[in-house]
Amino acid sequence: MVAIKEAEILTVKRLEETSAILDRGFYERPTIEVARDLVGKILVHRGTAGRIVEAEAYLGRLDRAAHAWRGLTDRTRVLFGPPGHAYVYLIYGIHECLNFVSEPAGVPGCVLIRALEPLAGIRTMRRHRGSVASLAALASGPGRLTLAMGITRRLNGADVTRGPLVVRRLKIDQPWEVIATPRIGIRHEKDRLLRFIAAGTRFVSR
DNA sequence: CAATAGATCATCT
DNA sequence: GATGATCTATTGC
Repeated sequence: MVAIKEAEILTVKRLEETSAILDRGFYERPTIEVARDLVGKILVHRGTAGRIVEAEAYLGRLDRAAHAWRGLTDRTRVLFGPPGHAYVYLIYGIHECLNFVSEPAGVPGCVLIRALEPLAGIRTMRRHRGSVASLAALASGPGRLTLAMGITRRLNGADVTRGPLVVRRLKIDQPWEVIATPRIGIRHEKDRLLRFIAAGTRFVSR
């Protein structure tokens, strides 16, 4: 675990020297594997960065909780496209949620990013949140992390194997202990263990 | 602490 | 016209 003082001085530039962008092959796999393996990876966008500590798998046609369950519509089009792209949508009229498209083109899986441990650009994140949020609360929630990092629907469909929004793997990649739990805030398929969280961090959502 | 109300709009019925 | 992969503030114990 990175100490808070150390995290404050960590810059995106330094992160980029010590990590590599995940390639399309990472995303072109079964959604459950992609979700589990995203835990511990680093999300980077315009001067801000955070470690993914919570992610949920949405299994398309096989999953009633997934947007793509009903099939191809205007909204779900990017889910049916190639992997390694962002799917960003508005929920409850207020919050933007970030997902990454998984599975080969034509198979509509995706992974919802639910919480981050802020690593760099923390001042910028606080400014975006405009509040007195603690570090633990700064990006712990799907709506919180998109607001903190300036991620909006403009990025819907963007290729995340090349900037401005990318996911990176540290060259010295520590193994993360990952726990599977039921997903949060859904009506259908409540019991499936499709939420993956990093063990022992205080940065997961409530 | 826990429970709940209210905000607010794209998408789908 | 209803709903939702949420968050915050507020109320009440």
